[in-house]
Amino acid sequence: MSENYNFEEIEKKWQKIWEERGVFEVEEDPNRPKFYCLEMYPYPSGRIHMGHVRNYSIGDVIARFKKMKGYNVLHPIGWDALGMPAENAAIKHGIHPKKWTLDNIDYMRSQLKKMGFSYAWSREVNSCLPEYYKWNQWIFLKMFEKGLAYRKMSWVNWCPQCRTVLANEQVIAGRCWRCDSEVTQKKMEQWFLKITAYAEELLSGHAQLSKWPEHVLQMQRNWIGKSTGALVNFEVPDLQKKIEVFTTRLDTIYGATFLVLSVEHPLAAELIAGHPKKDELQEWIARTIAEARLKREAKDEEKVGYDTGIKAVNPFTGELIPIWLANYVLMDYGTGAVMAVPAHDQRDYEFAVKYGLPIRQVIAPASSEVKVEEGKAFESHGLLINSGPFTGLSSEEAMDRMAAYAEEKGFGRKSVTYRLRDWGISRQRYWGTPIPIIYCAKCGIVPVPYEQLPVEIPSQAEFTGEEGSPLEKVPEFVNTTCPKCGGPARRETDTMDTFVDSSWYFFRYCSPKEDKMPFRPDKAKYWMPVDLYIGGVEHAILHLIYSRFFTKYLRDLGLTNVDEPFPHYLAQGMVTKDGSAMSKSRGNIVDPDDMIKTYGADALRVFILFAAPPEKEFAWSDEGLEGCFRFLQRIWNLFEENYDLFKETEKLSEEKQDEAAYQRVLKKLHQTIKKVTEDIEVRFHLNTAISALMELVNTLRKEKDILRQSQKGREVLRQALESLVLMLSPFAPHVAEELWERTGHKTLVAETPWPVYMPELATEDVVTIVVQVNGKLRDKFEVSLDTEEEVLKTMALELPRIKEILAGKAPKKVVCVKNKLVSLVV
RNA sequence: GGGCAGGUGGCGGAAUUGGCAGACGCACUAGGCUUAGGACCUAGUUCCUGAAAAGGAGUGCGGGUUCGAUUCCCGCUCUGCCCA
Repeated sequence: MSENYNFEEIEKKWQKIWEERGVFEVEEDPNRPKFYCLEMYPYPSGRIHMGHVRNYSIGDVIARFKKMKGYNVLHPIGWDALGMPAENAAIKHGIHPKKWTLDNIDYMRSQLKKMGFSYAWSREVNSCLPEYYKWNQWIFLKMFEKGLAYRKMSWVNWCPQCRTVLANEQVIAGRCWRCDSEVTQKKMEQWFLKITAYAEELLSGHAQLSKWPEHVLQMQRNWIGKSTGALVNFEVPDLQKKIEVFTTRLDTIYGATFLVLSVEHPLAAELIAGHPKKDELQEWIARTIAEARLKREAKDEEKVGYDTGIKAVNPFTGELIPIWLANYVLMDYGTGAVMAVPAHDQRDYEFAVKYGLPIRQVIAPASSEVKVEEGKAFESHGLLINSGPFTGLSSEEAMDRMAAYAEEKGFGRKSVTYRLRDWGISRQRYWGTPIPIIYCAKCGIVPVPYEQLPVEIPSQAEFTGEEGSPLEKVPEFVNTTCPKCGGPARRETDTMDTFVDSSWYFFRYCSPKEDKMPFRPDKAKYWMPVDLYIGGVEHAILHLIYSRFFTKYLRDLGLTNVDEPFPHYLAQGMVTKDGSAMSKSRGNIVDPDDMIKTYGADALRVFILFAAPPEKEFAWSDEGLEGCFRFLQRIWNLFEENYDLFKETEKLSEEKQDEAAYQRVLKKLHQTIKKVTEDIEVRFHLNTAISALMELVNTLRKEKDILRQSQKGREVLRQALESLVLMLSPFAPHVAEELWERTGHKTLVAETPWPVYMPELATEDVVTIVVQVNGKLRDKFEVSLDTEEEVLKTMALELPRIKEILAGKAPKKVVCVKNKLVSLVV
């Protein structure tokens, strides 16, 4: 054995060659099938972590594999480079966010290159550069023109730690998705994107997403929260106004004994205006509003309410019912007002019991199987009772008839509401895309003209960490002239949520240098949609729903013809260590750099793919990595012992030929090609693909000495080694290239076709038949493939052990399955 | 409370259509090689009984369908995620 596996040298060498030759750069080619392989682009936080390594290793295997399969593969990468950590670094360490970000990108780019990922680096996008965010502004203005971007005063989620507004999607269980602080409510003027205009299509589009994990679709469905029901107006005679109520259970309206309004309801102030305890109520309203959504939504939270003293008319019964304000009704949902039916809604029931409000049953169980439980609301559908002319109808029928009646009388109608709210994108921060709007005292809200884009983030700003956007304190930025009247005007100082950037970056990769439009429609037409999108499931609602929204919008603008950007989404599992996610606070981080240094990028890639299937959680283990390093080492040594096979010209005599060994290895080789190909292509089970390669290596190591003794044996060993290198290459590309070169090849593995298996060689010609007696395995025997069932039966009954067990008796029943088993019942 | 996913050796995991449970890797045990081994090679490794041959049990728990169930059905339980 002459040379050691010097991964450091090998990896450097091939990374340089790939880059110099532009192996992974691509252009559109209508003559070849395209494959757009995309992984979620990273936020440049400083260093790549194991989650990135996993995400990008999975993507790289698929990209390299598809390339070898003859596809024109687009595999790009870029940077989600705007965002708060950069600004926090500026506040803490006095580094400018731009410098901090660009330095991080430089370092992380070098890390990705050290991993050997097959990216088309010339297409790199960076969302913090004006060349990129200019198009965020362009898209925003187009939305503004169509009324899809609008400004309104509203209650918003406020993160005191980040000192900015958060979209509903960014509030996870009442806490900030980024810093985990408890979120409060604030009333502010905000810019919104009208994602609700696409609510129905975001839902129905799921039909095209058959290759998405079901639970992700479910999460999106829940988030969109479509409910069908009816809107009903309740007159308020004292105020000469109506209160509109949304209900999914119109059938229960005869049991509505009071109305409950959210404290944020527009009529709330008016309703309490003449209340004797007005001050107390106002104070309580203010407190309730500021409370986190989480607390108010929680079922076990104490329900608190106040009677306003004002009454409304139930349009069905004509009776006057009290109007209450309560903390358990949210303005977000429906109309912010509900008709309370304590007999048939658990929340209303608890509230009614607490405050001594009447409870009237109007639905009876439709069958004896369903029972009304004492002390609980009866929430199931059933038959109407005490419901005037509708008494006796089923819930379903009543909902239809009652809606028709309400419509006829003009106080209600059928309606659909969504839980989905419009996307609030205003952020009171510096390191984001400036919203391209100008406020003029004379002309009002004026969009920045397209030719003045981009509105650049001013480089001079102070990062004090005080409340308010740093942009407000940059006069050169704020003060401008009105594009309409030329008079003095102020710029909008809010910046966009950075999820705007990531909602369309996959289009930008198709023509990253384009300077007339966000991207070239013709290029996008070739590449889009993304054939495989890979990334963490933590974005199931946020990024993945925003991107779908943007794609549909860009389609309506005529820039693309695709409805769905990601028809196939692979949700990759978390990387954990010692039972929990890797995180700084837990101190269980494993740094990829250290691992590359000790074992090499190839070993790290193989390990992270081997230890679990992509969609499952991955538990880190140092020993496991070492095992994968040894696997590569063994392959290396196997080649060291056999390089002569690739040089020889002289023929060996056939005397010592071991035909059986030759057949065994040939079969194993073709079976391995079949398995590895299908595991990658069909099942995405990269872990079992690697284990199949390990098995092949084990076989070759065991059989090599016999094989080397004959001409045919040497031939099959040589073939097997070549195929092994090719199949190894998506996983461990550097060592594969090196071995390919050392076996005398002039081409790159990355550009060599994937090996093909012969189906007749990939199937066994001898199969083991198991014999069961009363369901227990008792013996087995071998026969050639497809031996007839009758023959199997005869053979099984001839077996000495079986004869012994049967002891001369004939089995009551015999089940024979070709190529599988004989099952005897006695 | 509802929905979804999951529970398999000491550990990560495999079993693709209802047909040999535990592939592959780690860890461990014994032996070889070695001045040495945390390198490498060989063999073993689900549990119980047994020197072995062999037998019994076994895929969270309980039941069912079937010649046969990790796989399908019903009930329960625990864990994770999402929604309330």
